[in-house]
Amino acid sequence: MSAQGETRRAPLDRARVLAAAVAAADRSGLDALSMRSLAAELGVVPMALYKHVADKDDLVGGMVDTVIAGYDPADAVGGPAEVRARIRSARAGLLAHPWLRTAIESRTRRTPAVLAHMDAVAGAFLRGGYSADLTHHAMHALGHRIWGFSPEAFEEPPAEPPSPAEREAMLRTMAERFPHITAIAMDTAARTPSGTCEPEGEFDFTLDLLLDAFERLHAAGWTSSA
Amino acid sequence: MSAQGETRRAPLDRARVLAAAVAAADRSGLDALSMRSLAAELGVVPMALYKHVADKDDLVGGMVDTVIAGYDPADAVGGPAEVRARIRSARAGLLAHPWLRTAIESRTRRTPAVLAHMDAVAGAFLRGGYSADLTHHAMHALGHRIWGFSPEAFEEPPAEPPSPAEREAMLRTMAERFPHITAIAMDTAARTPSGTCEPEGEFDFTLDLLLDAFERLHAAGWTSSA
DNA sequence: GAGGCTAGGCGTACGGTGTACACCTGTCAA
DNA sequence: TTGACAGGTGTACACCGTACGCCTAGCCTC
Repeated sequence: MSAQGETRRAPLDRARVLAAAVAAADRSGLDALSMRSLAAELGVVPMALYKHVADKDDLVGGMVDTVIAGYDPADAVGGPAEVRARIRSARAGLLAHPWLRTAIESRTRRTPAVLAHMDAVAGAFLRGGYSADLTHHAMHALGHRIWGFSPEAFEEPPAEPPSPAEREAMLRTMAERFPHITAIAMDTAARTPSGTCEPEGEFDFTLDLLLDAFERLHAAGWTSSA
Repeated sequence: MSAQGETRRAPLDRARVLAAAVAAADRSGLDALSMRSLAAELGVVPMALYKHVADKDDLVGGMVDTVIAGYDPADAVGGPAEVRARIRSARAGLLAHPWLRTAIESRTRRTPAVLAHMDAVAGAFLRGGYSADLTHHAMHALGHRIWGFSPEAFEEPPAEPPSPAEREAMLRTMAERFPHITAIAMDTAARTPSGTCEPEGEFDFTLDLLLDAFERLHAAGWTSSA
């Protein structure tokens, strides 16, 4: 009564575990992802996961790896255009998986897909004729942006709007104690349609700014020894 | 027998708690900092901390705030020079407190010192004659670099060196599967004195690159609507 | 002085976490 | 037939953040 009784669950493997973890994190965030909850979701006891994953760190590393491995393979045209394409692909991944930023930030091991993405971006610069020296510096300058990051520290979660009176008071003290950022915020509020920051616009702006700067250095025959 | 017997510990206050937490994190890292360990260090029961701190998140937020509040007050000369000075001060803080990067990345509330630092950097741009529009974009482009960050995801911890044979094998497979980053690594190894990346050099390079780019936009009368 | 308020510290307890370790069971190769 | 072994189980441990109630010393007011 083994093969026919209750339909026997196909045995787990690493890929299934990682896929389930990604799905769970997509639904409820990385904090809510525990070995126990993941195991429950897979209809398995927590310790069973450890047959497929060394520990939780390995699990998260694997999740990051699988997502990154799914990035679009861009045409190897070389130069800024290819870099842009690859980075935009990374950014799409980041937007699709809100937990990915935190997960990447905590990574310390370079898994194959991570190395592959870095290699692809570096390759784009090199194929575009950039020197190894300049490419190296460009990669550092792009920094986390090669993973599609935009800076999100100190982003306040959406709060329920305060009463008009409170809002007025807060605005006044802000203007008094932090006049410059208040001025900037007022400026954007007045000038842009949405009235707030537009992350995608800012991301593209910065990416273009950097790629332009690289192009200029490349054209000038820049070397780091200068 | 109250005032004279055993020397009565001065009552805790928020500042003392935060200072002790910063010291503990400096010594043993943020992961090792638990309410229990911190309480023990202060000679107090864990729950006593909650009279001075709302919860652990508030504790970490307070730690970040106190460190940032200690940044050098730069001369308000305005322009890129002041921006550079303020960012270098932030970077010094980051180098002095290894846990600070992680702590900042996880913050979601803008405490006063955080707002003050952001305001100071924005003020430097504005005093330098930059428009609110450009300043806003520049702040976004600097991103986490205004906190002195350099990108550190996927930085491998120092491992004990592998045997020459292993090293040889690893290097070959790296060169085969990830030729571009391998080429870059070899190039740096050959060209630089240390043979590895120099974080401070890279940080300064990028900062200068960005500040230069901003100056160019400023000189050209850039606006975001263009 | 007497009474009460309150800030600060204590003790206990709960539900959660990651994971070490020993065990069982089905499958397949020798 | 027998053994190894991959995969799943169950129990247990140490640790975490923190809710809740209590106790005590100092101070303010009457």
